[in-house]
Amino acid sequence: METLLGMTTFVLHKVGVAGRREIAERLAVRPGITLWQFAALAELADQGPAAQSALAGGLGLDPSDMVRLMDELLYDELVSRERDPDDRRRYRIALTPAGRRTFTTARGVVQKVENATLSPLTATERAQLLKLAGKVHAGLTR
Amino acid sequence: METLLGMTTFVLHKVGVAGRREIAERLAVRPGITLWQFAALAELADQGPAAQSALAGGLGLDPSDMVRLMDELLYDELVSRERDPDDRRRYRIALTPAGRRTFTTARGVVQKVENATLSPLTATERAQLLKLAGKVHAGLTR
DNA sequence: CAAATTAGTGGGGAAGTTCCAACGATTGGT
DNA sequence: ACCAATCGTTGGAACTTCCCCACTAATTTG
Repeated sequence: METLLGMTTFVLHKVGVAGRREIAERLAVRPGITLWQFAALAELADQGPAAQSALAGGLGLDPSDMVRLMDELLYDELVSRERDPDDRRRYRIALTPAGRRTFTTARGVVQKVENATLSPLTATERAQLLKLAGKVHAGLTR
Repeated sequence: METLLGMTTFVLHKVGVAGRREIAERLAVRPGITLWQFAALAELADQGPAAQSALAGGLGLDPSDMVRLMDELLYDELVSRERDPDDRRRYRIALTPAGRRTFTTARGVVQKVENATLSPLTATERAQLLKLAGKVHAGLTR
């Protein structure tokens, strides 16, 4: 594995996938949501109510997939959906109280898993890793 | 994205997937191989000839999938396949000269892409990132 | 020798992700 | 009033990942 382990992208991908998987499994158990549902709730918690297309754009999700994601969240009553009075093509998606609670729970679960997976690192190193990965991520969009 | 960008796993996964994707596209063009083919060639280049099961184990690939991967590499004559005299159940998979050349080319392509994706980082930071990600990766297997 | 184990094969399938093409409803520009 | 663009929606194709079962050949174990 020397060659592969010397390639940053390979290691990053492996760690990322493993972490994502672990988190997805935990989230499925505890608040009973998927990763995409969590991501959508997080965006709504950050930005407040938004249109579906805005959420899809922010998350890099196809609009058609966002529809199905919203269907799920609506069914579980984690978000509410109203027509935007200013532009009746758009929806105004907002967190319900239950959605906010679910998000808070989920965020705790994610943090817990992350603490576990990052346990080989000191607090300083964790901050470093996030900072470096963040820099690379920022460079991606261009 | 504040919440999501504050989660190391999320950023790592995003960067990893983007990098992997980019690399896969380039490898498909230039030496004309897939990521899994590259990984197998890399393992063979590192370790020398090996049995399929050993390769499958090392790469975390299902044995039955490894068969199909070997079929491809054999068809392109990048590896050779002989029965192991010591245990005739096993194959002895080895790089052909063409396989070695292809691997060298591919490794160059990967390095080039990585230099591009890691361009926001200084050399020191790149080393840091690889080291930290490596630590986390080492902790995963347990 | 008989039984259990291991290496490779072939087949297949479930689940998830990504992407696209087409459509109705609504809006903004001209 | 008309045309182009946008938002949400439906349906589905293509692809990857991961995994399981049954089977042969060869080896090791009891």
